[in-house]
Amino acid sequence: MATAESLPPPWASVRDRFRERGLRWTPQRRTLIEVLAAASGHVTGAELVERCRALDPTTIPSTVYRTLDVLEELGLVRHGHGASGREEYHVGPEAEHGHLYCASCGRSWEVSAAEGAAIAEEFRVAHGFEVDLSHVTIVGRCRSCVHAATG
Amino acid sequence: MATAESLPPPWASVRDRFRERGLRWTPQRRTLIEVLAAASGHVTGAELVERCRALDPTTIPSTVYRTLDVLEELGLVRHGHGASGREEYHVGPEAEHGHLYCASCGRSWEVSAAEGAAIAEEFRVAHGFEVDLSHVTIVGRCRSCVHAATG
DNA sequence: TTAAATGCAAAGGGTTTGCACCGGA
DNA sequence: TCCGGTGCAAACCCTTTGCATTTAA
Repeated sequence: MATAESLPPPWASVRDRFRERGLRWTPQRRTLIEVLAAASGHVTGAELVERCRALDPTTIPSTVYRTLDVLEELGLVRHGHGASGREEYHVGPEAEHGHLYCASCGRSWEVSAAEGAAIAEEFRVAHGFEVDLSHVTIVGRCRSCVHAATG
Repeated sequence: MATAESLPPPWASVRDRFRERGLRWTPQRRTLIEVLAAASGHVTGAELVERCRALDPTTIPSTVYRTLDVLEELGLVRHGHGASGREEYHVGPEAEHGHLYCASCGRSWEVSAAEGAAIAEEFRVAHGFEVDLSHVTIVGRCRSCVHAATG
């Protein structure tokens, strides 16, 4: 099991960020941070609960959700809507990005800030609309699923 | 109250499409169709239930959801994820379109198929990804909310 | 010591299901 | 008549909340 020190940034410093604010570093929070550090992209709250339970079967959902709230205040995770229509958390801070979600295989990919910028620009010009890329999920079918369907 | 005949297409013919399939035309379904015919863009299931109840206070949620399932099989509505993260139905068939959702005021706008095509093309080229525009919701802030914030 | 967190249980909102009864075709 | 639909109630899933108890600092 990873020690706090072995976690990748920004997670390695989370413990200190908690303590700076007078928040406490508990085993339950440690577990969630480990899960988040290992998570890529985005996960639903329920998935996080499950993964925490894999590490610590005594995990209680409300504790996980409460810690997620705290982490969001600290700017370490953000939540938005996912392709499934369920609340989804994505880990951060990291480059702002959107998501590409394949409705066929369920996998997803990131849309980089650079790539998103081109799209955002179109909406800014056409509608005066400021896109929040981190809340954007583009649904469709990925290359391999398209191939599989046509091949 | 609108008669089936006075409904705008494609709703005017729904009754017949039901009967062709051996499905039944009931007062409850009539109510939902009226609501859908008056709805623009997209609505959540719960909203549809509410609106049906406005027309007919005896409306039962399960009946509404079951009829929505049938309508989806007929291709008359589709459901996807909304900005709120809740299931959302949009009425159809109509020009395929996506949505622009203002996180600040909650209003939303359509992204036309033409406009969406430009974006879809970018993803096709960059990722071989086929965008399903009707499932796309772009979150951000609309012109007036941006103005309000800066002014 | 003491305020922050936890565990637990219960509520909550939206959606789905099982089943007996009803009613369109 | 007969099968599709309805009403109702209960179940469901995920998430939130209240509160007494525990625990990090």
